[in-house]
Amino acid sequence: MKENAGKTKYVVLGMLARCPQSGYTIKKWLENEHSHFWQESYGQIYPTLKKLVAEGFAVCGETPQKENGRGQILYSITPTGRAELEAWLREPPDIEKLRYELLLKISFGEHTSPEVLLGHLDAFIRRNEKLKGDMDGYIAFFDKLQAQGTECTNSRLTALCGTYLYGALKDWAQEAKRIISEKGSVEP
Amino acid sequence: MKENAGKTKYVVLGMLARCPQSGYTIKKWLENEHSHFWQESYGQIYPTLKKLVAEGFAVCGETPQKENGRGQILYSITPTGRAELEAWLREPPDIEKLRYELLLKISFGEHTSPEVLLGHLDAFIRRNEKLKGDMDGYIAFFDKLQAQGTECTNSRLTALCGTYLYGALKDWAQEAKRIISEKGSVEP
DNA sequence: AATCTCATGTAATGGGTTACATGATTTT
DNA sequence: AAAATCATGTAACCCATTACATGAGATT
Repeated sequence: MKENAGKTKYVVLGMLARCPQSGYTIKKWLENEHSHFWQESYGQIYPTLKKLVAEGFAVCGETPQKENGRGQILYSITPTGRAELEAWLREPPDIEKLRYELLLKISFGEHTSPEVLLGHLDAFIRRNEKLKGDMDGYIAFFDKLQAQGTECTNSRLTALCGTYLYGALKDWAQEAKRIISEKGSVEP
Repeated sequence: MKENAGKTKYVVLGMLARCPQSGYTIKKWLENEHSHFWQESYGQIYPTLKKLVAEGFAVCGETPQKENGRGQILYSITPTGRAELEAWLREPPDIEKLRYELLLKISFGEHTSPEVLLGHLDAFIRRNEKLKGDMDGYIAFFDKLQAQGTECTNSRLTALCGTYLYGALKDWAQEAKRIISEKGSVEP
């Protein structure tokens, strides 16, 4: 059993539940669709795949298909793997611990100049604007897919969370800039 | 030098820059004012304090003051420590990597029932409502302090970020519930 | 008397990133 | 021919939490 406390196991299982694939494609999918709320490195994914096989949650069939692709190791989820995934899905998710370095710097802002803080906030606004734009793009894309009959409500929901989240962070940062600027202009 | 890449060092320096204090009080302050965007354990704080002294960024004066409190080791920041803090404040903050387990579960939601997802979202809404309430309370408190002449703009800004963030997450979760419910009621 | 909070610390463990190593195939 | 991408993997390291150990003073 070993009490594999990390979540990598379930991310990989979830990916394999969609379709049989390789560690490489799992990473690529995470980088695209999930990178804004989850990320894994190869150093986690490949060992996890081997563990899943050892535990009977997945099986691997080596398919060096010469037709169009290169040799890659395809993993598939097993019925017990599916049961394991479903059990995890039913459990309440962990509360997330955030670590916003920007907020730390704001919090200790009395030890630097307002200009420094405003600069950090500018970069933060730009990043969150871009991220929100990305999310809006994803949503439009999923709406198109949906119109074509492809079910993708759940993926769309995660993108929607992104628009709410990044939009709010951007709005906050803009208000924070205003507050800091006003405070600075009052004093000599 | 040792390239102490973690942020604990700067959190501790920032705390000591406010006033000389002990590892214990640093932890307590973090738990109160900063817990929503930062957290440290004793296992990090105490060794960091010793490292800071070894590097000349802090000094410790043992003060087993018998008057009202128990013996605690007070640390103070040095001028070089202050310079180190200020240099860090000037650098652009790291981009934060989020890991929202809830979004993973939503994303893999096709492998469980809508009721499970709705339950997770309910808990999420309740938690974020509470957090937003806490933040609103902090803001009111800081406004009162400000009215009494105590400067606390920066602390207020971090709480304000909390209201934006938790408010947005709550709003998203409510919309997500609606979308999931509607989808479920369309099908047989 | 027992228990709670104050207060400081260390060791074990775990989770994750980064750097490194390798080699095939495709694109420029 | 060189560079980029595909593809798999390992080892070292770093960061952080948890559990453990200790003991004094305050509270019930």
